[in-house]
Amino acid sequence: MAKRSTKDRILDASEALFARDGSSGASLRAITQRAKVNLAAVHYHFGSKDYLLEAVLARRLLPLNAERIRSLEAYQHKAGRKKVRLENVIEAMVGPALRLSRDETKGGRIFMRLLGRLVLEPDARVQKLLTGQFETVLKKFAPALTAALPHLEPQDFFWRLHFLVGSMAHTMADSERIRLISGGICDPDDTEGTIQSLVTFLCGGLRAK
Amino acid sequence: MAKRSTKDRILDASEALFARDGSSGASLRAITQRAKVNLAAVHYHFGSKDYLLEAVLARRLLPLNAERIRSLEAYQHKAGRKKVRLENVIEAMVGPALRLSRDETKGGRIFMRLLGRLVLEPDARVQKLLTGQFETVLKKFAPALTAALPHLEPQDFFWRLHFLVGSMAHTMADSERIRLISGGICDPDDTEGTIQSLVTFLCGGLRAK
DNA sequence: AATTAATTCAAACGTTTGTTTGAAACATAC
DNA sequence: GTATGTTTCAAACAAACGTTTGAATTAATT
Repeated sequence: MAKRSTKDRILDASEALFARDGSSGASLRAITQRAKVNLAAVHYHFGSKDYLLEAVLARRLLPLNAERIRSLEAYQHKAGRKKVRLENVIEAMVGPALRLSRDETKGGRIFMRLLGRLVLEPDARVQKLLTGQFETVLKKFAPALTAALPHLEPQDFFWRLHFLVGSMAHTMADSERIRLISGGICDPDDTEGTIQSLVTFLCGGLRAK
Repeated sequence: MAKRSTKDRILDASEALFARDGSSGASLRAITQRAKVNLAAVHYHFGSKDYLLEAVLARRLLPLNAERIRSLEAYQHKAGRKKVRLENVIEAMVGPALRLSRDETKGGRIFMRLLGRLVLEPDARVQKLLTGQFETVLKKFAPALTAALPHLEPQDFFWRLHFLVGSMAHTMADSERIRLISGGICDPDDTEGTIQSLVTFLCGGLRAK
Protein backbone atom coordinates (compact mmCIF):
# COMPACT_ATOMS: atom_id res chain seq x y z
CA MET A 1 0.00 0.00 0.00
CA ALA A 2 1.52 3.23 -1.18
CA LYS A 3 1.62 5.74 1.65
CA ARG A 4 -0.03 9.08 1.03
CA SER A 5 1.88 12.29 1.43
CA THR A 6 1.81 14.22 4.69
CA LYS A 7 -0.28 16.93 3.11
CA ASP A 8 -2.88 14.46 1.84
CA ARG A 9 -3.01 12.61 5.13
CA ILE A 10 -3.67 15.88 6.93
CA LEU A 11 -6.39 16.79 4.45
CA ASP A 12 -8.07 13.41 4.83
CA ALA A 13 -8.01 13.53 8.60
CA SER A 14 -9.19 17.14 8.67
CA GLU A 15 -12.08 16.38 6.36
CA ALA A 16 -13.24 13.57 8.62
CA LEU A 17 -12.88 15.42 11.90
CA PHE A 18 -14.13 18.79 10.69
CA ALA A 19 -17.20 16.95 9.44
CA ARG A 20 -17.71 14.98 12.63
CA ASP A 21 -16.89 17.61 15.22
CA GLY A 22 -17.30 20.91 13.43
CA SER A 23 -14.62 23.36 12.43
CA SER A 24 -14.10 24.55 15.98
CA GLY A 25 -14.83 21.23 17.66
CA ALA A 26 -12.07 19.38 15.84
CA SER A 27 -8.70 20.06 17.40
CA LEU A 28 -5.41 20.08 15.54
CA ARG A 29 -4.12 17.52 17.99
CA ALA A 30 -6.91 15.11 17.12
CA ILE A 31 -6.33 15.75 13.42
CA THR A 32 -2.57 15.26 13.47
CA GLN A 33 -2.94 12.20 15.64
CA ARG A 34 -5.36 10.65 13.18
CA ALA A 35 -3.11 11.58 10.27
CA LYS A 36 -0.11 10.11 12.10
CA VAL A 37 1.70 13.38 11.61
CA ASN A 38 3.45 15.80 13.89
CA LEU A 39 1.37 18.61 15.34
CA ALA A 40 3.51 21.30 13.77
CA ALA A 41 3.07 19.83 10.29
CA VAL A 42 -0.25 21.62 9.91
CA HIS A 43 1.31 25.02 10.30
CA TYR A 44 4.24 24.08 8.17
CA HIS A 45 2.13 22.92 5.23
CA PHE A 46 -1.00 25.09 5.54
CA GLY A 47 -0.10 28.05 7.74
CA SER A 48 -3.00 27.90 10.18
CA LYS A 49 -6.15 26.00 11.08
CA ASP A 50 -8.26 28.40 9.01
CA TYR A 51 -6.20 27.93 5.88
CA LEU A 52 -6.36 24.20 6.42
CA LEU A 53 -10.14 24.35 6.32
CA GLU A 54 -10.02 26.31 3.09
CA ALA A 55 -7.71 23.73 1.56
CA VAL A 56 -10.06 20.92 2.57
CA LEU A 57 -12.92 22.69 0.80
CA ALA A 58 -11.04 23.63 -2.34
CA ARG A 59 -9.83 20.08 -2.91
CA ARG A 60 -13.39 18.86 -3.52
CA LEU A 61 -15.35 21.91 -4.65
CA LEU A 62 -13.28 22.98 -7.61
CA PRO A 63 -13.45 19.62 -9.40
CA LEU A 64 -17.14 19.24 -8.53
CA ASN A 65 -18.20 22.48 -10.12
CA ALA A 66 -16.04 21.86 -13.13
CA GLU A 67 -17.83 18.54 -13.56
CA ARG A 68 -21.26 20.16 -13.28
CA ILE A 69 -20.48 22.64 -15.99
CA ARG A 70 -18.94 19.94 -18.16
CA SER A 71 -22.08 17.84 -17.78
CA LEU A 72 -24.39 20.71 -18.69
CA GLU A 73 -22.31 21.48 -21.76
CA ALA A 74 -22.53 17.85 -22.81
CA TYR A 75 -26.35 18.03 -22.68
CA GLN A 76 -26.28 21.30 -24.57
CA HIS A 77 -24.10 19.82 -27.26
CA LYS A 78 -26.37 16.82 -27.58
CA ALA A 79 -29.45 19.05 -27.86
CA GLY A 80 -27.88 21.05 -30.69
CA ARG A 81 -30.00 24.10 -31.45
CA LYS A 82 -32.94 22.89 -29.36
CA LYS A 83 -33.13 23.82 -25.68
CA VAL A 84 -32.08 21.28 -23.09
CA ARG A 85 -34.86 19.46 -21.23
CA LEU A 86 -35.41 20.57 -17.63
CA GLU A 87 -34.71 17.05 -16.42
CA ASN A 88 -31.28 17.18 -17.99
CA VAL A 89 -30.41 20.60 -16.64
CA ILE A 90 -31.31 19.47 -13.14
CA GLU A 91 -29.42 16.23 -13.58
CA ALA A 92 -26.32 18.18 -14.58
CA MET A 93 -26.71 20.28 -11.44
CA VAL A 94 -27.47 17.67 -8.79
CA GLY A 95 -26.08 14.53 -10.39
CA PRO A 96 -22.36 15.28 -10.06
CA ALA A 97 -22.87 16.58 -6.53
CA LEU A 98 -24.78 13.53 -5.43
CA ARG A 99 -22.32 11.18 -7.09
CA LEU A 100 -19.50 12.93 -5.31
CA SER A 101 -21.42 12.63 -2.07
CA ARG A 102 -21.54 8.88 -2.57
CA ASP A 103 -17.97 8.41 -3.81
CA GLU A 104 -16.08 7.29 -0.76
CA THR A 105 -12.75 7.65 -2.54
CA LYS A 106 -13.39 11.38 -2.76
CA GLY A 107 -14.61 12.15 0.70
CA GLY A 108 -18.14 11.03 -0.01
CA ARG A 109 -20.69 11.58 2.71
CA ILE A 110 -17.97 12.82 4.99
CA PHE A 111 -17.21 15.81 2.85
CA MET A 112 -20.87 16.51 2.24
CA ARG A 113 -21.61 16.54 5.91
CA LEU A 114 -18.82 19.05 6.32
CA LEU A 115 -20.20 21.15 3.51
CA GLY A 116 -23.66 21.11 5.03
CA ARG A 117 -22.28 22.29 8.31
CA LEU A 118 -20.24 25.08 6.78
CA VAL A 119 -23.19 26.52 4.86
CA LEU A 120 -24.64 27.73 8.14
CA GLU A 121 -21.36 28.93 9.60
CA PRO A 122 -21.17 32.70 9.30
CA ASP A 123 -17.40 32.83 9.11
CA ALA A 124 -16.72 35.46 6.50
CA ARG A 125 -13.92 33.71 4.63
CA VAL A 126 -15.82 30.44 4.37
CA GLN A 127 -18.98 32.21 3.26
CA LYS A 128 -17.22 34.14 0.54
CA LEU A 129 -15.71 30.93 -0.74
CA LEU A 130 -19.03 29.07 -0.80
CA THR A 131 -21.14 31.84 -2.29
CA GLY A 132 -18.49 32.47 -4.90
CA GLN A 133 -18.57 28.81 -5.91
CA PHE A 134 -22.35 28.78 -6.10
CA GLU A 135 -22.54 31.91 -8.19
CA THR A 136 -20.05 30.54 -10.66
CA VAL A 137 -22.29 27.56 -11.20
CA LEU A 138 -25.50 29.59 -11.28
CA LYS A 139 -24.15 31.92 -13.98
CA LYS A 140 -23.56 28.93 -16.20
CA PHE A 141 -26.91 27.31 -15.47
CA ALA A 142 -29.21 30.33 -15.41
CA PRO A 143 -29.79 30.57 -19.20
CA ALA A 144 -30.61 26.88 -19.57
CA LEU A 145 -32.89 27.01 -16.53
CA THR A 146 -34.89 30.03 -17.63
CA ALA A 147 -35.19 28.55 -21.10
CA ALA A 148 -36.62 25.35 -19.68
CA LEU A 149 -38.98 27.24 -17.35
CA PRO A 150 -40.26 30.10 -19.50
CA HIS A 151 -43.51 30.51 -17.59
CA LEU A 152 -41.81 31.25 -14.27
CA GLU A 153 -41.61 34.80 -13.01
CA PRO A 154 -38.20 35.87 -11.66
CA GLN A 155 -39.40 35.82 -8.08
CA ASP A 156 -40.68 32.25 -8.30
CA PHE A 157 -37.60 31.29 -10.25
CA PHE A 158 -35.21 32.25 -7.48
CA TRP A 159 -37.38 30.89 -4.70
CA ARG A 160 -37.63 27.51 -6.34
CA LEU A 161 -33.93 27.47 -6.97
CA HIS A 162 -33.55 28.09 -3.26
CA PHE A 163 -35.82 25.17 -2.41
CA LEU A 164 -33.89 23.01 -4.86
CA VAL A 165 -30.62 23.77 -3.11
CA GLY A 166 -32.22 22.81 0.19
CA SER A 167 -33.40 19.42 -1.00
CA MET A 168 -30.10 18.72 -2.69
CA ALA A 169 -27.96 19.78 0.25
CA HIS A 170 -30.06 17.83 2.70
CA THR A 171 -29.92 14.71 0.56
CA MET A 172 -26.18 14.96 0.14
CA ALA A 173 -25.39 15.68 3.74
CA ASP A 174 -27.83 13.57 5.68
CA SER A 175 -28.17 10.34 3.84
CA GLU A 176 -28.49 7.83 6.63
CA ARG A 177 -31.47 9.22 8.48
CA ILE A 178 -33.86 8.34 5.68
CA ARG A 179 -32.91 4.70 6.02
CA LEU A 180 -34.01 4.84 9.64
CA ILE A 181 -37.15 6.84 9.14
CA SER A 182 -38.32 4.78 6.17
CA GLY A 183 -37.68 1.61 8.11
CA GLY A 184 -35.17 0.41 5.52
CA ILE A 185 -37.43 0.96 2.54
CA CYS A 186 -35.19 3.70 1.12
CA ASP A 187 -31.56 2.97 0.34
CA PRO A 188 -29.32 6.04 0.11
CA ASP A 189 -26.54 3.82 -1.23
CA ASP A 190 -28.47 3.46 -4.47
CA THR A 191 -26.93 6.60 -5.90
CA GLU A 192 -28.54 6.63 -9.34
CA GLY A 193 -31.93 5.78 -7.88
CA THR A 194 -31.61 8.62 -5.41
CA ILE A 195 -30.65 11.01 -8.19
CA GLN A 196 -33.64 9.98 -10.24
CA SER A 197 -36.03 10.41 -7.32
CA LEU A 198 -34.56 13.79 -6.58
CA VAL A 199 -34.68 14.97 -10.19
CA THR A 200 -38.30 13.88 -10.50
CA PHE A 201 -39.25 15.65 -7.31
CA LEU A 202 -37.38 18.82 -8.20
CA CYS A 203 -38.76 19.04 -11.73
CA GLY A 204 -42.25 18.54 -10.34
CA GLY A 205 -41.69 21.35 -7.89
CA LEU A 206 -40.07 23.64 -10.44
CA ARG A 207 -42.91 23.18 -12.93
CA ALA A 208 -45.68 23.46 -10.32
CA LYS A 209 -48.83 25.48 -10.97
CA MET B 1 -38.58 47.59 30.69
CA ALA B 2 -39.11 44.54 32.82
CA LYS B 3 -35.87 42.61 33.24
CA ARG B 4 -35.89 38.98 32.23
CA SER B 5 -34.92 36.28 34.65
CA THR B 6 -31.37 34.95 34.80
CA LYS B 7 -32.46 31.67 33.28
CA ASP B 8 -34.16 33.37 30.34
CA ARG B 9 -31.25 35.72 29.75
CA ILE B 10 -28.90 32.74 29.61
CA LEU B 11 -31.19 30.91 27.20
CA ASP B 12 -31.43 33.95 24.94
CA ALA B 13 -27.69 34.51 24.87
CA SER B 14 -26.99 30.81 24.36
CA GLU B 15 -29.41 30.61 21.47
CA ALA B 16 -27.70 33.50 19.74
CA LEU B 17 -24.14 32.35 20.30
CA PHE B 18 -24.75 28.65 19.71
CA ALA B 19 -26.33 29.65 16.42
CA ARG B 20 -23.53 32.01 15.44
CA ASP B 21 -20.51 30.06 16.63
CA GLY B 22 -21.69 26.47 16.90
CA SER B 23 -22.20 24.42 20.02
CA SER B 24 -18.49 24.00 20.60
CA GLY B 25 -17.45 27.36 19.20
CA ALA B 26 -19.57 29.34 21.64
CA SER B 27 -17.90 29.58 25.04
CA LEU B 28 -19.70 29.85 28.34
CA ARG B 29 -17.71 32.97 29.06
CA ALA B 30 -19.03 34.64 25.93
CA ILE B 31 -22.55 33.49 26.74
CA THR B 32 -22.57 34.66 30.34
CA GLN B 33 -20.97 37.94 29.36
CA ARG B 34 -23.69 38.57 26.78
CA ALA B 35 -26.38 37.58 29.28
CA LYS B 36 -24.83 39.87 31.90
CA VAL B 37 -24.70 36.96 34.29
CA ASN B 38 -22.02 35.32 36.34
CA LEU B 39 -20.09 32.48 34.75
CA ALA B 40 -21.16 29.98 37.39
CA ALA B 41 -24.85 30.73 36.84
CA VAL B 42 -24.94 28.32 33.90
CA HIS B 43 -23.93 25.38 36.03
CA TYR B 44 -26.19 26.45 38.84
CA HIS B 45 -29.29 26.66 36.66
CA PHE B 46 -28.60 24.07 33.96
CA GLY B 47 -25.91 21.74 35.28
CA SER B 48 -23.55 21.80 32.31
CA LYS B 49 -23.02 23.20 28.84
CA ASP B 50 -24.65 20.14 27.28
CA TYR B 51 -27.79 20.42 29.35
CA LEU B 52 -27.93 24.10 28.50
CA LEU B 53 -28.03 23.24 24.80
CA GLU B 54 -30.86 20.81 25.42
CA ALA B 55 -32.81 23.47 27.27
CA VAL B 56 -32.33 25.93 24.41
CA LEU B 57 -33.79 23.38 22.00
CA ALA B 58 -36.69 22.28 24.15
CA ARG B 59 -37.86 25.83 24.71
CA ARG B 60 -38.70 26.25 21.01
CA LEU B 61 -39.29 22.75 19.70
CA LEU B 62 -42.00 21.57 22.06
CA PRO B 63 -44.37 24.50 21.35
CA LEU B 64 -43.60 24.33 17.61
CA ASN B 65 -44.58 20.71 17.22
CA ALA B 66 -47.65 21.19 19.37
CA GLU B 67 -48.68 23.99 17.02
CA ARG B 68 -48.13 21.84 13.93
CA ILE B 69 -50.34 19.11 15.27
CA ARG B 70 -52.96 21.63 16.39
CA SER B 71 -52.98 23.14 12.89
CA LEU B 72 -53.38 19.78 11.18
CA GLU B 73 -56.23 18.86 13.49
CA ALA B 74 -57.93 22.14 12.66
CA TYR B 75 -57.79 21.30 8.94
CA GLN B 76 -59.04 17.79 9.68
CA HIS B 77 -61.94 19.17 11.66
CA LYS B 78 -62.82 21.60 8.88
CA ALA B 79 -62.73 18.81 6.29
CA GLY B 80 -65.11 16.68 8.30
CA ARG B 81 -65.33 13.20 6.80
CA LYS B 82 -63.51 14.21 3.63
CA LYS B 83 -59.76 13.91 3.45
CA VAL B 84 -57.65 17.02 3.91
CA ARG B 85 -56.16 18.59 0.78
CA LEU B 86 -52.44 18.06 0.28
CA GLU B 87 -51.86 21.80 0.30
CA ASN B 88 -53.39 22.03 3.75
CA VAL B 89 -51.41 19.12 5.17
CA ILE B 90 -48.18 20.66 3.93
CA GLU B 91 -49.19 24.08 5.20
CA ALA B 92 -49.79 22.58 8.66
CA MET B 93 -46.33 21.04 8.53
CA VAL B 94 -44.21 23.89 7.19
CA GLY B 95 -46.34 26.90 8.07
CA PRO B 96 -45.85 26.92 11.85
CA ALA B 97 -42.15 26.18 11.42
CA LEU B 98 -41.64 28.99 8.95
CA ARG B 99 -43.67 31.42 11.02
CA LEU B 100 -41.57 30.56 14.03
CA SER B 101 -38.46 31.06 11.95
CA ARG B 102 -39.64 34.60 11.20
CA ASP B 103 -40.90 35.48 14.67
CA GLU B 104 -38.08 37.44 16.21
CA THR B 105 -39.74 37.39 19.63
CA LYS B 106 -39.30 33.62 19.66
CA GLY B 107 -35.75 33.27 18.45
CA GLY B 108 -36.70 33.55 14.81
CA ARG B 109 -33.93 33.06 12.30
CA ILE B 110 -31.45 32.74 15.10
CA PHE B 111 -33.01 29.60 16.47
CA MET B 112 -33.50 28.15 13.01
CA ARG B 113 -29.90 28.64 12.16
CA LEU B 114 -29.02 26.79 15.34
CA LEU B 115 -31.42 24.01 14.46
CA GLY B 116 -29.95 23.70 10.99
CA ARG B 117 -26.49 23.37 12.44
CA LEU B 118 -27.49 20.77 14.99
CA VAL B 119 -29.13 18.52 12.41
CA LEU B 120 -25.70 17.66 11.08
CA GLU B 121 -24.02 17.34 14.45
CA PRO B 122 -23.64 13.67 15.31
CA ASP B 123 -23.76 14.20 19.05
CA ALA B 124 -25.87 11.32 20.31
CA ARG B 125 -27.99 13.22 22.81
CA VAL B 126 -28.84 15.98 20.37
CA GLN B 127 -29.65 13.48 17.64
CA LYS B 128 -31.96 11.48 19.84
CA LEU B 129 -33.78 14.63 20.80
CA LEU B 130 -34.21 15.83 17.22
CA THR B 131 -35.19 12.50 15.68
CA GLY B 132 -37.62 11.92 18.51
CA GLN B 133 -39.28 15.25 17.83
CA PHE B 134 -39.52 14.56 14.11
CA GLU B 135 -40.99 11.13 14.57
CA THR B 136 -43.66 12.48 16.89
CA VAL B 137 -44.74 14.86 14.15
CA LEU B 138 -44.47 12.28 11.39
CA LYS B 139 -46.67 9.81 13.23
CA LYS B 140 -49.41 12.42 13.37
CA PHE B 141 -49.00 13.49 9.75
CA ALA B 142 -48.42 10.16 8.04
CA PRO B 143 -52.09 9.15 7.66
CA ALA B 144 -53.14 12.48 6.21
CA LEU B 145 -50.15 12.49 3.86
CA THR B 146 -50.68 9.01 2.48
CA ALA B 147 -54.37 9.76 2.08
CA ALA B 148 -53.56 12.85 0.04
CA LEU B 149 -50.95 10.99 -2.03
CA PRO B 150 -52.56 7.61 -2.69
CA HIS B 151 -50.63 6.95 -5.89
CA LEU B 152 -47.21 7.16 -4.23
CA GLU B 153 -45.33 3.98 -3.44
CA PRO B 154 -43.77 3.82 0.04
CA GLN B 155 -40.27 4.28 -1.30
CA ASP B 156 -41.15 7.46 -3.19
CA PHE B 157 -43.20 8.60 -0.25
CA PHE B 158 -40.28 8.59 2.15
CA TRP B 159 -37.83 10.00 -0.35
CA ARG B 160 -40.06 12.94 -1.13
CA LEU B 161 -40.66 13.54 2.53
CA HIS B 162 -36.90 13.68 2.85
CA PHE B 163 -36.62 16.25 0.07
CA LEU B 164 -39.40 18.24 1.69
CA VAL B 165 -37.53 18.41 4.95
CA GLY B 166 -34.47 19.64 3.09
CA SER B 167 -36.27 22.50 1.36
CA MET B 168 -38.02 23.48 4.54
CA ALA B 169 -34.93 23.38 6.72
CA HIS B 170 -32.88 25.31 4.20
CA THR B 171 -35.56 27.97 3.87
CA MET B 172 -35.91 28.34 7.60
CA ALA B 173 -32.22 28.44 8.37
CA ASP B 174 -30.73 30.36 5.52
CA SER B 175 -33.13 33.10 4.66
CA GLU B 176 -30.85 35.97 3.80
CA ARG B 177 -28.79 34.42 1.05
CA ILE B 178 -31.72 34.33 -1.35
CA ARG B 179 -32.07 38.09 -1.08
CA LEU B 180 -28.50 38.41 -2.28
CA ILE B 181 -28.64 35.80 -4.99
CA SER B 182 -31.94 37.04 -6.39
CA GLY B 183 -30.63 40.59 -6.41
CA GLY B 184 -33.38 41.72 -4.04
CA ILE B 185 -36.23 40.22 -6.05
CA CYS B 186 -37.10 37.75 -3.30
CA ASP B 187 -37.96 38.98 0.18
CA PRO B 188 -37.60 36.37 2.93
CA ASP B 189 -39.29 38.79 5.33
CA ASP B 190 -42.57 38.22 3.49
CA THR B 191 -43.37 35.21 5.63
CA GLU B 192 -46.76 34.28 4.21
CA GLY B 193 -45.51 34.74 0.66
CA THR B 194 -42.57 32.49 1.37
CA ILE B 195 -44.85 29.85 2.86
CA GLN B 196 -47.09 29.95 -0.17
CA SER B 197 -44.15 29.60 -2.57
CA LEU B 198 -42.80 26.74 -0.55
CA VAL B 199 -46.13 24.93 -0.30
CA THR B 200 -46.67 25.26 -4.04
CA PHE B 201 -43.20 23.94 -4.79
CA LEU B 202 -43.49 21.05 -2.36
CA CYS B 203 -46.93 19.96 -3.53
CA GLY B 204 -45.69 20.03 -7.11
CA GLY B 205 -42.77 17.86 -6.15
CA LEU B 206 -44.83 15.50 -4.04
CA ARG B 207 -47.39 14.98 -6.81
CA ALA B 208 -44.78 14.66 -9.58
CA LYS B 209 -45.06 12.01 -12.29
C1' DA C 1 -36.33 39.85 63.67
C1' DA C 2 -34.37 35.57 63.21
C1' DT C 3 -33.65 31.57 60.34
C1' DT C 4 -33.53 29.07 56.36
C1' DA C 5 -33.29 28.52 51.54
C1' DA C 6 -32.12 30.24 46.96
C1' DT C 7 -29.16 32.77 44.16
C1' DT C 8 -25.03 35.41 42.79
C1' DC C 9 -20.28 36.30 42.87
C1' DA C 10 -14.97 36.43 42.31
C1' DA C 11 -11.44 33.37 42.20
C1' DA C 12 -9.24 29.39 41.18
C1' DC C 13 -8.98 24.42 39.38
C1' DG C 14 -6.78 21.36 35.92
C1' DT C 15 -7.21 20.66 30.71
C1' DT C 16 -7.04 21.67 26.26
C1' DT C 17 -6.57 24.96 22.75
C1' DG C 18 -3.81 27.10 18.41
C1' DT C 19 0.62 28.45 17.63
C1' DT C 20 5.78 28.95 17.83
C1' DT C 21 10.46 27.41 18.34
C1' DG C 22 14.96 25.39 17.29
C1' DA C 23 17.17 21.38 16.73
C1' DA C 24 17.16 16.77 14.37
C1' DA C 25 16.38 14.01 10.20
C1' DC C 26 15.94 13.70 5.48
C1' DA C 27 16.45 14.70 0.64
C1' DT C 28 18.75 16.82 -3.25
C1' DA C 29 22.42 19.04 -5.38
C1' DC C 30 27.29 19.95 -6.48
C1' DG D 1 31.05 13.93 0.78
C1' DT D 2 30.06 18.26 1.82
C1' DA D 3 26.61 21.76 1.42
C1' DT D 4 21.86 23.34 0.79
C1' DG D 5 17.20 23.29 1.14
C1' DT D 6 13.04 20.71 2.79
C1' DT D 7 10.51 18.27 6.05
C1' DT D 8 9.76 16.28 10.69
C1' DC D 9 10.01 16.28 15.55
C1' DA D 10 9.51 16.99 20.81
C1' DA D 11 8.86 20.60 23.72
C1' DA D 12 7.13 24.67 25.23
C1' DC D 13 4.12 29.06 24.95
C1' DA D 14 0.31 31.96 26.48
C1' DA D 15 -4.50 32.02 26.16
C1' DA D 16 -9.03 30.13 26.60
C1' DC D 17 -11.77 26.34 27.91
C1' DG D 18 -15.61 23.90 31.16
C1' DT D 19 -16.13 23.21 35.76
C1' DT D 20 -15.89 23.67 40.93
C1' DT D 21 -15.67 26.02 45.25
C1' DG D 22 -17.00 28.67 49.27
C1' DA D 23 -18.18 32.90 50.78
C1' DA D 24 -21.36 36.96 50.03
C1' DT D 25 -25.79 38.42 48.92
C1' DT D 26 -30.74 38.32 48.31
C1' DA D 27 -35.43 36.19 49.01
C1' DA D 28 -38.65 33.52 51.50
C1' DT D 29 -40.44 31.56 55.64
C1' DT D 30 -41.35 31.38 60.49
